[in-house]
Amino acid sequence: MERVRDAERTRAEIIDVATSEFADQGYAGARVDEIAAKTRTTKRMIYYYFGGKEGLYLAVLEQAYQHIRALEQKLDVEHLEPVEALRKLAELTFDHHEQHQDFVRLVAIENIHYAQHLIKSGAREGLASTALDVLTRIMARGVTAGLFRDDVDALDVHMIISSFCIFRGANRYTFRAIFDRDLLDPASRDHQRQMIGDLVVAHVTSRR
Amino acid sequence: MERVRDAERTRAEIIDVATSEFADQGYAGARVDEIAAKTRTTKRMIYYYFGGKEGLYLAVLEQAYQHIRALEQKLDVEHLEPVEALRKLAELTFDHHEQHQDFVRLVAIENIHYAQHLIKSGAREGLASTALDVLTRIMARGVTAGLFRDDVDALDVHMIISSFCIFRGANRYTFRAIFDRDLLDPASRDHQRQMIGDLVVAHVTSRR
DNA sequence: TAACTAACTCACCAGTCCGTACATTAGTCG
DNA sequence: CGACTAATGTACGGACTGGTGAGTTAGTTA
Repeated sequence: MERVRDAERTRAEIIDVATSEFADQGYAGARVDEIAAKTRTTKRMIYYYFGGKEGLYLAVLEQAYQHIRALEQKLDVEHLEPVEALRKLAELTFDHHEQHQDFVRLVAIENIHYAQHLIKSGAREGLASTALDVLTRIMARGVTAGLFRDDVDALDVHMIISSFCIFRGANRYTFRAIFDRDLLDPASRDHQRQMIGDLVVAHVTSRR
Repeated sequence: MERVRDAERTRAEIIDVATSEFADQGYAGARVDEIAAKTRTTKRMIYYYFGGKEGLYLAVLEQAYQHIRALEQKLDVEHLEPVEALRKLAELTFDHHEQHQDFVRLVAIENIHYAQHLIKSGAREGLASTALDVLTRIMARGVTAGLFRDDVDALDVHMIISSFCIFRGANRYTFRAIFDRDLLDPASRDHQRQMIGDLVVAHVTSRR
């Protein structure tokens, strides 16, 4: 049955369009009128459902973070040995960030705004543990097996992976402008994917 | 002699104020009126000297890039052995980015805008060679001395260093919101500085 | 089917913001 | 000094932009 009026669908469509617009133009650069024009509904509905521009942006941010949290939660690497598990985790982040440029850009935008919306929204709750749990367990197993150094902080390893995977998307354009190399070029994808794995494995297994 | 009218000083003051404002608020978020109010001159002067908001932003960007290029050019590591030279280079980038958060934020903002201004401006000319020359020479020496792998791309190494050093500043706020750790906390500074050095050295010296 | 509410449309406003026309003054040079 | 030009200040316009008031229609329920 073709519902003419469908609150859920309307809401979802607004958020989807807004995600592209905010990711594309930034918070201040995005236009409420433009977002409305790209939906099948009107600007008034944005104010009806989200209260205003900021409320809409918050909803966009929450959905984006909720998505990555869901992905992380279903990663299962307990059956792999530590080195392979660590590599797998790095590659999951690599693949996710590559496929979700909207997310990468929203994170960059949110940082420009000092993460003030993320702090307000409560979207960040539970993110820390979800992201770090798997990593912490892998590293504990690696240390116990005598494969990994015992003085490496899991959060440091997370930062190494994140910085590399975020950078490819977030700094793609200035990098290309300066070095004439597209960091997201499919031709160098496998090479880079291998590299981030090598990098973290080398880091946690290195001898001092 | 106290010149009441001083074109150079006025110009420079406008650029300095604009640098903070653009870095702080982003391109769309920054306000021409606000920039003018924070200088000792008026908005009219911005249009007199820079033509408009975009021209001013371009000037800001060019000055920021010019600054880092100057720094890179005077780095001298030829007298150090390869491993130490590489570490030194990583630490130079680390220190520069840490001390120039305006630059790091401008790069992030420029990427949000697909580097369209950087491409237009010609500020990027010469940047590639300046940044890569030193690194390429270090790596060649390392390979010749049998210390480094011979299949590592200098640009890949540059990317590893950049991503790490940029991330600390550019993603500081979301990282803190989620993990409750300030990446620029002076207490963890030396540890992280050591880490990026270890990371690249391990990468170029690792055995396959 | 009549009453009710959620979902939606339309027209409009008030404030913001980039940009400019025009007037004026400081410094320079013959 | 007097004419000229670079530098600067004032006041304002007009388009844009986030937000809203008031009314309308679809679907639901008693």
